[in-house]
Amino acid sequence: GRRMFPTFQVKIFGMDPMADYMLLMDFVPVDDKRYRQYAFHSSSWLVAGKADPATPGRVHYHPDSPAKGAQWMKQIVSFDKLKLTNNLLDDNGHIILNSMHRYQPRFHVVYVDPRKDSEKYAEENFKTFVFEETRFTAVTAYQNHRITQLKIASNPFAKGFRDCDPE
Amino acid sequence: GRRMFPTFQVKIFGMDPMADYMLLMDFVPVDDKRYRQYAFHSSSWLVAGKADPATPGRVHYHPDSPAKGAQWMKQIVSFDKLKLTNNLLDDNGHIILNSMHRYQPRFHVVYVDPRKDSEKYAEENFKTFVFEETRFTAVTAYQNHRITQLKIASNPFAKGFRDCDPE
DNA sequence: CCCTTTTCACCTAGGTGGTAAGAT
DNA sequence: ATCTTACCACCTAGGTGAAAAGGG
Repeated sequence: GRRMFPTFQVKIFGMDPMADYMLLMDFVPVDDKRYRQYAFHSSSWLVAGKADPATPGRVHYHPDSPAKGAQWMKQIVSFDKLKLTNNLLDDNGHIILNSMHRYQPRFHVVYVDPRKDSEKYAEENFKTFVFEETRFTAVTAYQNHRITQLKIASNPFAKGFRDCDPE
Repeated sequence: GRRMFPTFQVKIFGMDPMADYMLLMDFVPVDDKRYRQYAFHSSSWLVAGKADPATPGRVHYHPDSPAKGAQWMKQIVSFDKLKLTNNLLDDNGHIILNSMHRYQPRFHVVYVDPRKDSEKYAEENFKTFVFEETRFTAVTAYQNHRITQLKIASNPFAKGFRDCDPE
């Protein structure tokens, strides 16, 4: 699996500081299409046909879960342990995506209800946040040289590919 | 600061799986002595006089604290983030020890009492475990070549100093 | 003389895009 | 032709004892 870059990060407000919460992410298809190579001149992807069959859809729990609201709110929460793969047989618990398909990351907050019959309240103890600006197309090889350059310029682990510029 | 090696590790039983606990360690002097170089021929340390004044005595919380009993019990708990220093002015939160003095590591379990007046019960919510076999003399340079060889042989980070033997 | 500090080569552990070979 | 896989050099980040230099 590979990490996402940039990493999905959130700043959280309004939790009960003393209550426990689970934080998690999943990914849902944006449409029912499969794409072909990115056309640089028109700044758009070509449609290749209908989407491949979707996998069951895994979920990634933030590894600090569960934790108190106070803990989650006191600094930016970063999902940098989340990894993506296109391997349908993956057994590392990574998020499985189809390459050349578009996805919408989703962020979920689950209140850990201390009541014994907490399952009954599952619906109200659950809140989902979607940031459309985080949509992306999954790929095995970059289709756009400017994306490559952006990542080389900003991901510290790709420093070896930088031509110049310390900043 | 430097890590301890070997790392202090515990396997825990008998917690309430649903309750929160804090795990922590501290270090207490074993005696009131300062030592001089280790005498290899007699397999013992020479006494150099009275101990230097002790520092206030810091505490190291296991970074996963607080966590549920179930979490702590499901695998060995390893204090591999704990670091020792002889710098009295240390501001990294490391454990401050006097070099050439003997110490006894202590392991503490604190039950996080959900009651409002939990301070009242501090005494009973607290349990300390001492393993005498973990006593050691703090040093800035190894005094015994066999200790050096033992660490080179067993610490993966010292692999560069091994002469031979994969195992 | 005995101990401490600083720096260093050499590791572990793991995240990058490039590249060549493989698959369809 | 287009996409995928496997491997690689090159990074980040940080844990080793050796060795040289420093201090009392």
